Order: sequence, then structure tokens, then C-alpha cells
Amino acid sequence: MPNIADNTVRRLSLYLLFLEDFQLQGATTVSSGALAARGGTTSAQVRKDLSFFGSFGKRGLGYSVPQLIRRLREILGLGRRYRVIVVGAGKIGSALAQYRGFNQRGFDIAAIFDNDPAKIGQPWNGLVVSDIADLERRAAEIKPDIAVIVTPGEAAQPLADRLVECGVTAILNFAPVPLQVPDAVAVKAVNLVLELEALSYALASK
Amino acid sequence: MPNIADNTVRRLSLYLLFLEDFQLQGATTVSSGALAARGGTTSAQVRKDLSFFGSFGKRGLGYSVPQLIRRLREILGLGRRYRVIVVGAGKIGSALAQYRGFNQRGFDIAAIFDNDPAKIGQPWNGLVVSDIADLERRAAEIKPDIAVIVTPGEAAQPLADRLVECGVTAILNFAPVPLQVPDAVAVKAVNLVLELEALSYALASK
DNA sequence: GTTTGTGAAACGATTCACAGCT
DNA sequence: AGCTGTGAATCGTTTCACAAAC
Repeated sequence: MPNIADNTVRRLSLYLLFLEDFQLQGATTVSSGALAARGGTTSAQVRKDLSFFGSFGKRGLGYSVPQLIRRLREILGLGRRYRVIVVGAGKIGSALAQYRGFNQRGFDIAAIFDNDPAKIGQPWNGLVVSDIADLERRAAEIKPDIAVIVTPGEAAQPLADRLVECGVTAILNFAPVPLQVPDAVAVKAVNLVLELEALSYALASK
Repeated sequence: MPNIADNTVRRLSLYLLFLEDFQLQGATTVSSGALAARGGTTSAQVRKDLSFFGSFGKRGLGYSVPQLIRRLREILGLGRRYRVIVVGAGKIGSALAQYRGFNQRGFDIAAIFDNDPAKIGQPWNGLVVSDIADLERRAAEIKPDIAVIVTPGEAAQPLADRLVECGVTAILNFAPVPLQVPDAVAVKAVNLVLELEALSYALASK
């Protein structure tokens, strides 16, 4: 498999989203053009993206909706459930836990950690907040697939180091600092400051 | 000014973040290499990014920290405050409102809207939840610079249309669907599903 | 000696365009 | 006729490499 660009994976996720919509509307077949129209891209882009993984369409016809859904789920690794631990018992983590899409799409929150004595032991969305000091021990039991970092910036890098040490190979980082991790660890960052400042730039530059 | 790529703007934001850190640590001057090391990029990239906007450095010396901070703030349009309205009185909006970085960096939440009668009129982070039916009237008073959409997917596009109609030209979209808006409107999307599925892909493909 | 600023080269992603299948 | 799959062409971004400034 060639290295697939980040943006390509992003678009595949979107195609899956659109396909589920098409399926709900009773469509059994869909063309690259129809998918492209939904996501603001082009039909050639859709076909190229899919072609990295095989030939799923029928010339003259398009793609079978249920079949393409199945293949995309396979490609994206969505055929299983993932154990997620959340580090930082703040608002964003809570929002995430209550977000339907999270559980619906196969991501189960297995534990939540904080270093604030006032929070440790308190109930949190059906779990109890664990002491961050117990991270290593709990992680050994849980064997998490993904860690979500939802802490202030200063705390993020040391925690990332500990998580990597625990064997975590996928991190979703909400802290407003880029994390330095080994190549084998996948990190996706959601940086609200960056998004806001990009909007600010857009407003300023016209 | 040439069209600046999205990623370039993102990096400029990061450089600003790093520079503020350097300043806190008492550094008065910084090299492109030092900035690059913090953000996982290269010194050439840093210099190229900055060169789109002028020549801020001194050869043999590097960049003056306070001066470059000032210039980046100008470039990014951070010399003013922005009026923000939030559409959807859910958890994510709340997290945003309480996020220090939000207010600290010049973004003031001026109003919050929802369509749920149980929420309308209730206090919300120092504001009162407004009826979405009043969006047009309130927007005319407030003249918001930025709108944050924090609603279920189905509601997002119609709301975006209304917001554009109200004259909003910058949207931060947390709903898990891409928005179709006129070219003159800047949209940044934060799609948690996409990030999670990208992690899933990363885990699946190795 | 150090580090910037910048054309030129290399690379990667997107778009084009069309042959080939249904 | 309609739509896919894909090599080739185009476009944009990143990296290289070095002359100029300190």
C-alpha cells in the first residue's frame, strides 16, 4: 500500500459519511460526480482517492452504495471497536464523551484521568475519574488503543511521553501545543486557537 | 499579497505561539532553526513562510522576538477583538466559552442561540440563551464577525445559509458536515469524526 | 562564522483527458 | 451513452543550496 496522504484519508471519511446519507435516502448506486458534489471536490478526485485501494465501481454505472460503504469501513479500520482513554477531566472531554458519534462509531471511553484531587474519584459520564498517578497501572490493564489529551498546554508533552511509554500508538491532542512523538505513533491535533486565528487572518486579509 | 496557503497560516499561528514562549523564557532573538525545532518543521520552511510577508530577520542573527510577535499579530489580524456568536447551546459551545484561550486571544462571545424552548432564556456562561428565531434581529444589532456552529449535522447547512444572509463572513463549523457557502465566506471545520477515523486508519494500516 | 532571503529543483497532490468497460 | 480507472500534464508546496548581510 502506498503512503496515503492525510487529506486523502479525510476525504475517504467524508465519502463514507455521504454514502450513509445516500443509503438512508434509498440510493443503491452513486457516481463519483454525486459524491464529489456533496463534499466540494471533483469526480476525478473521488475516483483517484478510491483507486489507491482498488477498483470498486462499474463503468457506466457508478458505485454500489452498500458495497462501497463496506469497503470504506474496512479501509478505515472501522470494523472493530477502539478502547479510548481520556486524560484531563475538563469540559472538552465531557463533550466528547456525550457526543453520540463517538460511541456510535466504535470508540469506547474506558477510563478518564486527572491530577486534581477534587476531581479524582468523582463520577464522570458513567465512569469514575482516575488519578493520573495510576496511568501506567491502569493502562496496563486497559490496553487502550487511543488516548485523548485534553489538558493545558504545559501538561501535554510529558503526558504524551508517558502515554507512548505505556504503548499507546494513537493520540488525539486538544492541547494547544504540537506533540513530539516517535514516528510509529499517530497524532491528530485539534487546535482551536489555530482555527480561530485562521479565521482572523481570513477576515484581516480582505 | 499572494494567496497564502491554509497550512502556511496555520504555521504562522504556531510560530506566534512559540515566540510567546520564547519571550516568556527571556529570549530576545530567535533563529528560524529554533522556531522550526519547536513545530516539527524545517528552518527553510519558517523562512519561506515569513518571506511571503516581508523580511523580518537579520542575517547572522535571527529574528527579534518582540518584533516578530508584533508582525505576526498584525499579519494574523490579532490586533483587534472579534464579536462571536455561538449557534447551539450544547457541551462543545460551553467548553469553548470557558476556554481561557478564547477570550484571551480576542474573541468575545456576544450571544448564544438555540431552538430548544427548555434552553431559551436560561443562563449560559454569563449570557442568556437566545431563541434562534431571533437570529436575524439580534445579528443586526450585534454585527458578529464570526459564527460558531455547534449543532447536529442536519441543522448546520440551513443555519449557515441564514448566517451568511446576516452578513457573517467567517464560520467555525463543529457540525460533522461540510458547509456550502459563497467564496467570500471563510469556513474552518473541526470534525471530530474525521480525526478519530484518521486515527483508526493509522491503527488499521500497520 | 552564522543565519537570512530567495531563486531553482524536487516532490507531491490535483486535474485533465481519454481508453475501456457496461 | 454513461461512468470508471488511470497515465500524463499541471499546479502548488516544500526542500535545496547559496549569495548577501551581519
